[in-house]
Amino acid sequence: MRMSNMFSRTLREAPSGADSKGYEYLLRAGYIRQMGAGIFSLLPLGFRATAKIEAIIREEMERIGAQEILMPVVNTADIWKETGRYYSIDKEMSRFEDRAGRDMVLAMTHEEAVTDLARGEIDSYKRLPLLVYQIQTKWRDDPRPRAGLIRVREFTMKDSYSFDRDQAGLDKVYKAHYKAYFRIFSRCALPSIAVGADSGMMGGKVSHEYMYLSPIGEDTIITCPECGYTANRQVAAFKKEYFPEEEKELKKVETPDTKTIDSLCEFLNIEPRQTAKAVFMVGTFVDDHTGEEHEKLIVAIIRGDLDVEESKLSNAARANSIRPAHEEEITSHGIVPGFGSLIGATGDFIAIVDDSAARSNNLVAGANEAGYHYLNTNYGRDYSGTVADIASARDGFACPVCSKKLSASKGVEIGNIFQLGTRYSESMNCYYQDEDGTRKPVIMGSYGIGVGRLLACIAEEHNDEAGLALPVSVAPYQVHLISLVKDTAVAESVYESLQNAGIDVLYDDRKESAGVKFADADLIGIPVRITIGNRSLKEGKVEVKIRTTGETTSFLVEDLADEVKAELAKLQKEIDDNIVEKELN
RNA sequence: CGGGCAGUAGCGCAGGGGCUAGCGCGCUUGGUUCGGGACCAAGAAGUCGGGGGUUCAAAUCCCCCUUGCCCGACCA
Repeated sequence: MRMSNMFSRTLREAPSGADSKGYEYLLRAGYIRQMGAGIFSLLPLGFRATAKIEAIIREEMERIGAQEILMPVVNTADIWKETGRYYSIDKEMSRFEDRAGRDMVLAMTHEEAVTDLARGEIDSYKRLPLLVYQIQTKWRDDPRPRAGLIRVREFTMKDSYSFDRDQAGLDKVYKAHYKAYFRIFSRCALPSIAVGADSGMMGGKVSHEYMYLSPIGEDTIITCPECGYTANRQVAAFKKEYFPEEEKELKKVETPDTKTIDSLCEFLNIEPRQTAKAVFMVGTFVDDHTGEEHEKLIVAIIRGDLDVEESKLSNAARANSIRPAHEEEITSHGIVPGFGSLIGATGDFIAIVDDSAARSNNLVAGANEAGYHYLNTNYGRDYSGTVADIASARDGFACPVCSKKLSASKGVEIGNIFQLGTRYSESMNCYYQDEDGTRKPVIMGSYGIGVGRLLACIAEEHNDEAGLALPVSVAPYQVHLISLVKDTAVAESVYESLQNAGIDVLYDDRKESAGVKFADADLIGIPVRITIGNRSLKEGKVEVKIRTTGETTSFLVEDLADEVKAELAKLQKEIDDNIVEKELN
């Protein structure tokens, strides 16, 4: 590719709003351009890099026996009504009517579509297992796109779907993905970890998220440096201390102006762990069959030294979503905010009690009367509710496995693998006849990778003050050729010979100063730079510089193609030597 | 959806009732330069996000809308 003919150009200054280095460089180097909130175009450089990533994904998917297909972006709504997700998913999924007034959706994922396909193909155990995947555009109308390509509304996703007879089959294909994903990310030179993830409202499902650890991430990952325990904070467990004591008599005391745990503790001269705080949320519950929604107050009780993890609470309450309650929604249940507890609460609500509170005794709790608290409240005796772990794990808390200190870090979710079970096969009637003649629902799994997000993370990981420094496996070109001499004959012949040698070359043939060409080469971040200049040309040589290391050597023009191939092979070998082969135990 | 900030030339920004709307970079033409974002000269380029209002006069003040960014809610 001749740069004089390239569609995009580089920007000297960062467009406003580019607040991470990776995003800034992708914009400035001309890989991507923004159209609207969370909507981007890939320019030639970005398109080529994306194609490289997709090629790696395809190789690894084929390696585990997946077959590529392509399903429609526009789905008929009826399959989404079958699973109920037409109703349970809110505005994030865009809907429209076709000219005949039929309900249509823009598929934000393809469990419905693929199950619809599968039920037409699968009738016997002899047809199983099966595994398909696609690389396709998804539209999710996220309420808050942000951070460049990290969180967008339209994006390319690799999604695969597995179909098995039994759990053992699912386990096998799940493990195959677990391993393949590590291979994919490491082949892109992106470090990643797999963490236990929020498995949704029905327990028992297994799911892992792949995280690129970085401050630009929006997820919080809890890890144990000692034993290797890792989990998304949404589900992370930790070892709690309990404080059981002999139950004492319930006693109401006056506690003026003590609406917070801090002020209460100060007034009574006690520790937060000696209190039970009440958190009020309203859950939305959707009937999967009728789509009918209703809301209900959720009262969460947790010991005062801990905080509620909302996703844990939502799961424990089996709500589709939760939000903070309004004051009237609390008071209408006989609860006084600031002095609230379950004692004396009336009406219909869901009570969830964290085990920290349930297994500690004589806690101070609100009396549901302004200015009063109870001393010595005890779960079971004074109030009841479903006991669950709804506490948020924090930095420094004890590891649930080895009790050492946990640490919290930020991460970007770059992939996700999920054991679906029979959620879709049952609701969409995707059954097979087993050896014994009985009809059984197909057991499914789904597995996703965000391709654009992957590129964004790679750009975030591989850059310096001058610009991108992409791994050879992902870079849009292998070689960036710069000519600084007036007579272009040498450059033209080098350009041609490198291409003939099968090397992807970006040739800067523009009439620009040396400084501009060097700066743009650094910005674009292609791994090998070749400079043709009078300095070395006098000796019949050209310079080869490695973008990441800055290492510079010069070679005779006639040896160049072979030498460059050797350099590229070296760079590729470094990546290949570091492919992560990790098994799921 | 709540809170905040912003929308002025391709990009980054200044101007904040008054006469011809500026600056840097980029762009065009000519010349000089030629190994780390060169220099000189002459140019081109703007519905000041949109609509309405106030005013003799609006980029500037007021109202409505819209778009983008940041924080939060949210993230199938």
